[in-house]
Amino acid sequence: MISRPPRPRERGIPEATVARLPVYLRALQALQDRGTATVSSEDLAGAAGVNSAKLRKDLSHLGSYGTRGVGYEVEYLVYQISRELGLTQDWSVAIVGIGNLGRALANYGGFGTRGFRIAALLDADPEVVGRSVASLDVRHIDNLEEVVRDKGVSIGVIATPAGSAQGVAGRFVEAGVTSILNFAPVVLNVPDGVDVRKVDLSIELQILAFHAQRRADVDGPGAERAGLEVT
Amino acid sequence: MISRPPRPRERGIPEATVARLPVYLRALQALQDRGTATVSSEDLAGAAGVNSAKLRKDLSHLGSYGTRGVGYEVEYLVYQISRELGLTQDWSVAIVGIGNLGRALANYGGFGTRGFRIAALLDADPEVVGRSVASLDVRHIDNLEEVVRDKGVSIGVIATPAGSAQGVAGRFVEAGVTSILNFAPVVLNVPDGVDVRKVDLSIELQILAFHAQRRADVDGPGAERAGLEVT
DNA sequence: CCCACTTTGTGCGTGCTTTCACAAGCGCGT
DNA sequence: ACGCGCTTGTGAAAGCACGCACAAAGTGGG
Repeated sequence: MISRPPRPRERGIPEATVARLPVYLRALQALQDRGTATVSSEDLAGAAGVNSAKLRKDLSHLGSYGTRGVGYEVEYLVYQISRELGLTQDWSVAIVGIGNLGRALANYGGFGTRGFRIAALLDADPEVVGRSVASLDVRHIDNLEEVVRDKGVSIGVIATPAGSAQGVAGRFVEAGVTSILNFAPVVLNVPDGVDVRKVDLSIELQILAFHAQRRADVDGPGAERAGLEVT
Repeated sequence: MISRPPRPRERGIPEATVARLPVYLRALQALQDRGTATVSSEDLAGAAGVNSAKLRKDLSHLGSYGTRGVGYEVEYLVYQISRELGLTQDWSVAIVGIGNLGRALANYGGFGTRGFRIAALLDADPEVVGRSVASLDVRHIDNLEEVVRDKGVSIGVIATPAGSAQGVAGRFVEAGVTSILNFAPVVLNVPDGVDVRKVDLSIELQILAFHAQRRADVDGPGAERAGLEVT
């Protein structure tokens, strides 16, 4: 049992790479819309805003889908990345908290690539329940478990106030949802095996403020415009 | 060839640490509201969802603000982190693109910590211009340069459709804004010295889908839980 | 068929991040 | 004053990530 099959297809794709694949995918789809058939790593890297060596190494984790001397076939690569990301199947998404943000998310029609379908909108406020948002009726949060079961929800989006987020997360988990996208500004506590990703506006702003302050400090008072790389 | 002077030794807080400081700050403020005076690295790390050694190393970059055998004084640490992040001064923010998302951002009142003030809302749609959102009149995008100058805007938030984002970014940069938070699903092209951070819903969803798919694969085909599946 | 040219895939050095493990420091009880 | 228990701050090691630079592999022209 020493012989290795020609293509082991290891599942060990680095996290940093996974985070960039969606960016590549978007760039590729833009090329596809423009009718481009093949693209070099150099050009694609430019469109995605990364170093070309990094892009090639990222893609090499999926397999050898390029042709030396030519580049990558756009359509084929779109398919391979989509498949790797799991976008060839349909993911059913439920959004809890139909405030300003929840509405924005519900109306964010083009979910990047297809692959995601908003199955339900839930809220606790009687004022909001029953209203129609993005062609869906907002249902009461009490129906969460039922909705998850009946609609086969596999991804839960939390857009509630901070105080309600942990409770909603717990109910999602209890109902069997193992992927959660959290917009509430709290650290969610979930059992192992549940994947939580956080999106937090105020954190991003604070990071921007830090860099802005550092620029101001370093450049010295008075020097407004200057070249200092920050990423 | 660019010579590399050994400069960044002075204020060299690692990027990874900066990204976590806002999380610590929020946890500390929660403790403060609950009247807690001091906290150990173990407890604070728990509240922030990180390893305690990492937390201590992160804080050590700011200075020695803890007391061995006791922990950290909450109030003092809140101040130190706030100062480091630049939240002790006021940052003036302009939001461009008052669609669903822009409205959500404008109404997101408690900007984490104080430190940020929404100075203006801008949009290109005559239908939206003139309306009042979050106690501010939406102004036409043509006034961008004037608004940046008069209100001292230092952070620009882009919540427009993808097609308009690059143009808005260019105008922000031209007007002297060097910090941009981009919600549009495109890679922005900006000169050196301008700091762009991106928040992208569909990318986060795709990363979740990847992990969910991998879990399903590993658990074995057929071990899929009830519901869904469009094979 | 061969050669010049293009572009991929990757070995390797470098630097950043995380984690462990423990000495040093501080408060408290005796 | 002294020692004990607790907690910080930090060397050192291990693990990742990035980007250079180049061999390998393919294309096309003569």
